[in-house]
Amino acid sequence: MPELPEVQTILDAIATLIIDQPIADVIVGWEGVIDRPPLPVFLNELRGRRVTGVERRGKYMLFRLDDGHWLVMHLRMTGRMRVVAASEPRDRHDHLVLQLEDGREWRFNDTRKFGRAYLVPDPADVTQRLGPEPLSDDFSSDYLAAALTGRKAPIKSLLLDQRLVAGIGNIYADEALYRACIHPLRPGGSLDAQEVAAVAAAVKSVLAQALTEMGTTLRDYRRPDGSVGSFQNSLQVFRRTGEPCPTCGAPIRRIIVGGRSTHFCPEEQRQT
DNA sequence: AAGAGACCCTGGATGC
DNA sequence: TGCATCCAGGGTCTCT
Repeated sequence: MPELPEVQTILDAIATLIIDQPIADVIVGWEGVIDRPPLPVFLNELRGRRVTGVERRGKYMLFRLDDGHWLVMHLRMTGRMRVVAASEPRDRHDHLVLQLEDGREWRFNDTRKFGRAYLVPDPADVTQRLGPEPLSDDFSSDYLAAALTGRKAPIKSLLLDQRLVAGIGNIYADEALYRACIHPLRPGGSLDAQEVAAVAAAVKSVLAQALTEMGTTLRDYRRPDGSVGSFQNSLQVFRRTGEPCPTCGAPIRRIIVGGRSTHFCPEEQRQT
């Protein structure tokens, strides 16, 4: 569920709550949440450590530990993070609980069990294959043009390919293509230089705005303090099927692209 | 190699 | 009300 703006917002909020707090103990409610290393090693290596810094790469959260290793986490669709008093009752979907020395608990909750935790010497062990950060200068019109050359897959699907660019999910792919006036089914390689530039700029603008609005809350996403984001109020096409396009009034259409729900304006985003 | 589809899960919304 | 079906903001794997 969370995309780049949501992950960054959660990370910013959680950082101040956990940095430099020793992890007294670790409780795993569902073993599948640990991707690597094997559970006993994971527990042994994490106990007694403390987080010294946080970073984000695509939709991955990176927690640097005081022994130089990294706790890497991905929230996937329904993952949530909170830091609460240990006395607060646990939820059945609290799969990973890090008990902090001061009596609080850092809890990872995930209804659909897609989220994962990794404990690795180098975060690149997990994030190696990710493409550039969309808000960095590495994600330029030139980069995108080269990456799209010869590609026949729909531009929508390519924006969701984390190897091409890291951090975009279904919401912001649809919103960016709307801003760029590009039909989601256009083959990536069919975009001319001007259209590629429009897509790159739209990706950056929609993500930057969503960051300032602390993300989009449709259902599951919450900031660690329980509050919601506000970008859902700025959505122009996503989940607005049948509603009028903000620009021309034509009804927003919903189609399936690459197995994902896709929303666009048939007038502003022409197929040809 | 690129692209399409299956799969991993649970629960809320919708339809009959 | 009860039950079935569909749907979900992600990523990885397999097959072609």
